[in-house]
Amino acid sequence: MRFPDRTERRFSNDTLLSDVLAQAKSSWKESPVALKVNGTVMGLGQRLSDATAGTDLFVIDPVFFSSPEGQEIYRHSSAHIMAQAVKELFPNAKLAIGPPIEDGFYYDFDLGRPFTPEDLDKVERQMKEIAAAHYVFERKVLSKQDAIRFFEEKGETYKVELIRELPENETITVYEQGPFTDLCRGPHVLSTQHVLAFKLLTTAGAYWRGDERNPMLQRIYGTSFPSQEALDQHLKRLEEIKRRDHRRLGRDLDLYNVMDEIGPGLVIWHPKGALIRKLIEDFWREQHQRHGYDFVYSPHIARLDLWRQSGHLDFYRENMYAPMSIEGIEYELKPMNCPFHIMIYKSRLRSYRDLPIRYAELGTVYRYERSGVLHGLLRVRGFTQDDAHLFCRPDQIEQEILKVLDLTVFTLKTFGFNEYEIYVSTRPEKAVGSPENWERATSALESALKTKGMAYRIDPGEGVFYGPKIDLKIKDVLGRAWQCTTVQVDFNLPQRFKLSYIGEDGKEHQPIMIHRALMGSIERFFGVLIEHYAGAFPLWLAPVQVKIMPITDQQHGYADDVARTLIEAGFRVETDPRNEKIGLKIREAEMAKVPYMVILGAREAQSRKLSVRKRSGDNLGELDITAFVDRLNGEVGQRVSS
RNA sequence: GCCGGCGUAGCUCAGUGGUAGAGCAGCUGAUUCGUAAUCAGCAGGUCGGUGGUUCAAUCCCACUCGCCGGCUCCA
Repeated sequence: MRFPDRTERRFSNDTLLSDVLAQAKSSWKESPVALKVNGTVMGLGQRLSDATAGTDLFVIDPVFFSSPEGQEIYRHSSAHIMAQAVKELFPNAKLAIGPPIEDGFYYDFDLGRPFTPEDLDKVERQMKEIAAAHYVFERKVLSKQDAIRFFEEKGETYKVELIRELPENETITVYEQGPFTDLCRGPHVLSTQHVLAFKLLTTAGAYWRGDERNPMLQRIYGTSFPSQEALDQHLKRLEEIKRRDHRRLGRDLDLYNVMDEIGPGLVIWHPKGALIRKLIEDFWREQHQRHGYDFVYSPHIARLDLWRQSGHLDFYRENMYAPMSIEGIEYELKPMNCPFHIMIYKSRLRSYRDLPIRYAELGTVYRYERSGVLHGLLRVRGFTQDDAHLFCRPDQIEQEILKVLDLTVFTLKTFGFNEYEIYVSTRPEKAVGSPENWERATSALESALKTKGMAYRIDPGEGVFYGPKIDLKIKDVLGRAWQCTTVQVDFNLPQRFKLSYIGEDGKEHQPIMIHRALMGSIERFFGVLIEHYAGAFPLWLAPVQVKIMPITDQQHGYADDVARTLIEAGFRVETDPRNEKIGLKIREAEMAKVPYMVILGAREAQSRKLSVRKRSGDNLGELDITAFVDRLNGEVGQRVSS
């Protein structure tokens, strides 16, 4: 056995890994939750003999909670403890599945009734007893037949279903912890007492295997950490997420609203939100103009025939609203902008010299979303895409993708997003277009990403039926990922609409079409932005940039002068002339997250200076108005967050 | 859409089978004040909607609309 410090020792085959670990001289800060033996993660309760044979030398590496693998094991063991607790309290509950997830774990039970908050408390108390009982997680190997018989006897029908679907030659393992046994691949922590701090968070209904035709199970979500401090920290983060919720901030800051009277998933933008949107859109237009896009506009409805020709009626119907009849002709609210842009392309004969053609539109679309999935600004029924369609020759795909990536990165960076997860989705089973075309387009996407040095993952078979795509999820300050950017190659529409251009050879060729949205939808992007900035928008986006606060009405004249100067210099300024204490004015400006507060008392009026305070609480002291204007201009120019 | 929870003043929330309350916000007045809440008064609600049970419903029941947490799907 070779230890991480490269020392070697001999052990007999039946030695427990926990005993091996005890021999390892370590300077580790945390104790390992498991060990990697020749690269395979194993529980500390396993024996050396369980490790892959064929070698005499076993190289071990510790697996800590701080690694993704360590967390999975730890949370998985936590889920088992919860399952044991539930079975002890509710013997009739049937077990379904209980995996670790990001930040925690869940377990699904068939209980016949939902869990109540009181149930959760009880389960949590029971878990504490189980943890204190120090049950060792014991791994047992069973034959498929034995495993089925075992769980059938216990009435665990879901487990039986799972086992039946395992391949015949699969090694089936169960883990025993005291009186409780669960089907499980493992590995686990050594014993129940190694799960030190946990909390059950919420309950929810969940379908067996995520299929709505299956029975609805009761799911309990929980999380666990190796220390109370780490758990508390995580709970604090959950509070922070709540505090940043764009639905709360949207109301508090008076940015937007969704109202019953108007309809679910339909957003009204209040003046302050609308102003931010305008600034975002101004920026978007400026950048697209620079990058060679042509702006177009299209109507919100079109004849049903158009959607029939585009294939949306066949492939996208479930997201479309019912058609309306106008003078005997059926019209349909648009779920996408592409057919319109295509019709612009088709309006005249195109030459290879014209390509690429890039049509961009902030196009508002309407999609039917099931009522249960709507969520603030992040999931709505009417939204505006920062849409564009690129028509190019096959040999131009990669170069166009590169340009799109450049624009994407610049755009996202401008809004403070520097980290993303990138996915390339490949050909699904049901797809149009030849395998060669798919291959070529997919490799163009990958090659563009490689050129940019952007790390990506392949999402096999997750492409849209009409072509492969790049999806980009942005990570906000709390590390949460949001799907916004999408770049999709389309072989389908050019064919359906018989798009063509005249090539160098004088013959007709079919252009490739690329759909792309950088922010995705303005609504969603705005929602993400609100949470990202916690409502404290950087100066260039702040609806009110400067609040002027005279201390008494003696300074109103001077306050008006300052306001006029700042407004003329191009800033969004409000004055608070109320006969209120300065403390209240500051408090309200703080809560409105106004970046700069200018406090004007007798001193400033006398010296013709400004006393400037930032919303961070930093007091900048007395400034000349010109110095202040310079400062504001610099900050707006950099578009950074202050 | 499905499962569960919730819906009381603009917001946050309390409350009861006998017809409703607080804080903040709003309005009015007083206070002229130096870096996150001055004081007082006033006003504000067909208790989401419809129907039922009851002498009586905001409360109990049914249906319905919406919101929240999930499932699923996606910009």
